[in-house]
Amino acid sequence: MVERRQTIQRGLVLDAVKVLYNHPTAQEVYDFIHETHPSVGKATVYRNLNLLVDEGQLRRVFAIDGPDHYDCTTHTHQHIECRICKKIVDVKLPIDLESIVNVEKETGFSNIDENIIITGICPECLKNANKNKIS
Amino acid sequence: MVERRQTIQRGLVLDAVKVLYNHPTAQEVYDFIHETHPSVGKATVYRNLNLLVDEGQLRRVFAIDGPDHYDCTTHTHQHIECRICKKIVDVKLPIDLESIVNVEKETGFSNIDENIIITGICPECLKNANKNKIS
DNA sequence: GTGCCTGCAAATGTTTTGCAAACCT
DNA sequence: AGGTTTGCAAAACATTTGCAGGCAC
Repeated sequence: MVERRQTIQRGLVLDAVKVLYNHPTAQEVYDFIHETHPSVGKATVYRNLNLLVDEGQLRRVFAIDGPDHYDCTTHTHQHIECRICKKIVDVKLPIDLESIVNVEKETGFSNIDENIIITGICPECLKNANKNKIS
Repeated sequence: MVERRQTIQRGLVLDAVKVLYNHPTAQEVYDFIHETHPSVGKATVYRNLNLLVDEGQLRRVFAIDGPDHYDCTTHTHQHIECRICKKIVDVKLPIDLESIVNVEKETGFSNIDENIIITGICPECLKNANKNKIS
């Protein structure tokens, strides 16, 4: 077991993800921290994000396109990402445990992660796309 | 509408993905082509992969970790990726159309892409992990 | 002949890593 | 004191782009 130390930087990173509730990227976390603590390096942000994910205090959201996002919610849920503006929104997919068991039987895979991301077009981007079509 | 030309390179890329049936990455496609056609550049491979995806002749598989993969299968299906060896395998998830409609209603998102990727540990990697534990 | 396509190299964007100094306990 | 953690810069990795020449049509 690795000994973990309490540092200012680690607390800043965790707080930033909590304040920036809407699935921030590492860059967004860095920018937020940089406003009040300009001396904190970007590598430290990345290292602490990885560390907090390992500890289970944060969840990594693998975006379909672009950088990873981070989520401070503890309960299992899924995400939908807009293919145009890359925004990520929470969604509850009706995936039941039974189907996971079936997948395990079918593929031989185990430890299946139920954190799923799907993609679509968000209402705002759809509106813009239609606007452009008319003009 | 953009005019598309038939080039040797484009054919090579499409064939490579078909021959390397198991969801090759851009690098693997490049390596395969490079064996018989060393003059083909990597940028050309990337450009043609993008082009073929746009045309609908190939499907891009966004891996959870690591580079994108490419799939020549035309029918809709899902993938499961091993979190250790990064291997990607086909899987049929019981996602019904009804749940997609519900997601559209709930989130306001449209054009939802049903190509989903989930992660787990493949049988081979699980075996290796257990072996290491005993020794 | 037009202009899309190619190959090369350089740039881009995201994340990791090497290292010496600083810090936590 | 000892090992973690930090900040910086450089490296690593995947992918895109600028450009001059080449090729499809």
